Amino acid sequence: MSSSFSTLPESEARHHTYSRKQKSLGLLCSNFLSLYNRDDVESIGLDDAASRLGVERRRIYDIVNVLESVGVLAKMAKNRYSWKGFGGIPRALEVLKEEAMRENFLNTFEGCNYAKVSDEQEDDGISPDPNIGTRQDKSSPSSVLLKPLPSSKADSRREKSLGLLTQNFVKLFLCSNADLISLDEAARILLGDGDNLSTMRTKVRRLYDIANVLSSINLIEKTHHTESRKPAFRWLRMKEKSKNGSSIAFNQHESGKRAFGTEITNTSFKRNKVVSSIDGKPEDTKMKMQMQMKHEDCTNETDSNQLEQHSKTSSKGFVFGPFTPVSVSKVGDSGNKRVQDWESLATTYRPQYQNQALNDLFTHYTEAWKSWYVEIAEKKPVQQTS
DNA sequence: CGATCCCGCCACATC
DNA sequence: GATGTGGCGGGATCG
Repeated sequence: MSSSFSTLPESEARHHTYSRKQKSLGLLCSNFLSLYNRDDVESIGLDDAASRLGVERRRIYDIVNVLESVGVLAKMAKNRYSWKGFGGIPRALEVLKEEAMRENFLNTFEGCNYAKVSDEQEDDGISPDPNIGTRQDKSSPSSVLLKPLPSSKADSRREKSLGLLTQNFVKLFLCSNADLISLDEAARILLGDGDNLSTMRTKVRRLYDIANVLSSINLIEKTHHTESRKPAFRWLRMKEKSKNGSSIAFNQHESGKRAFGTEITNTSFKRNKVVSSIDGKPEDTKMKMQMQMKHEDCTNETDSNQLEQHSKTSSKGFVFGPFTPVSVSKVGDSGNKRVQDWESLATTYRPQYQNQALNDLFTHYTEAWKSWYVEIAEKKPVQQTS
């Protein structure tokens, strides 16, 4: 079915030097988010997501699993997830923390005997007590000490699942005082003290995956230990002071904007070769991205948090959008604070990527951000529902 | 060279 | 026994 292909042996001329960055889980997750973070989305089909994002199904599972662990999604049925939205996060975190407390999460580790924690899932909080079908009753007197109690080979799977690991990783932040944790530490803690180097490596690999998507959700951020030491991750959110029954509000991720540099579809380059869109489609649909942040975005959430809206228009805080602006560590001084002022930052700071692609991307970013900002600025001067 | 982490084989779960 | 899920780790890339 070829036509104007002639010979295509040329495989190096066009070699768009494969870039891993374009295929990262984090980016993919961002795209996933900008694709489904809408008020009218209630059901997400894995196949649909995979094809629309232009990736293999396998990758969707990765994203979906960790997103589900933090309450953004919920599995409905095979091949189908429901969109809970970011509003679901606070709740999920609460449950997670509570759960951690109950099972003496940290102590189990810091104590003396390192051990793993096995548990159920949070979900809406209604877990059938009757009993699990498993014959082995895994209810230790106080908590789980020592190994994860096999339970059954079936559970063994869940034991190492990305989802569970995600939750434990999060619990680590929720409980510990130190809000800077390196993946090695996390792996060491969530794993046994003594463990095969191999096991460690695998665990860390997984943590990288998790960290990437959590980053794109803006739950955590990558930094370095004070004074550019070892890389570590910081929890981007006040510790939930379980004072009353309410949850802390969310201060981010609102608008249902898309605004990502390129098209939604992840550029598909094979690891080694070049796959020039064999697709029969023109695929110049990239311009279709209407960064219409559209009307309300506070209407949909309908969550029980109220302080959420103000941050919307002011956008003073930090975070916005599902995208993580690559890496813009220092802004002016050594202040390792959060990114404080994206607006000015966008117009002032110029990353200077030596990579043309990234440069373009950044430009897009800036423009997208600007137009978006302007748009809402005049669209809703002060309107805050109230 | 060590840190990062994408890719996709293939085992296990479900339909 | 086909299809959905998703561990797992080799090895390519990044910094």
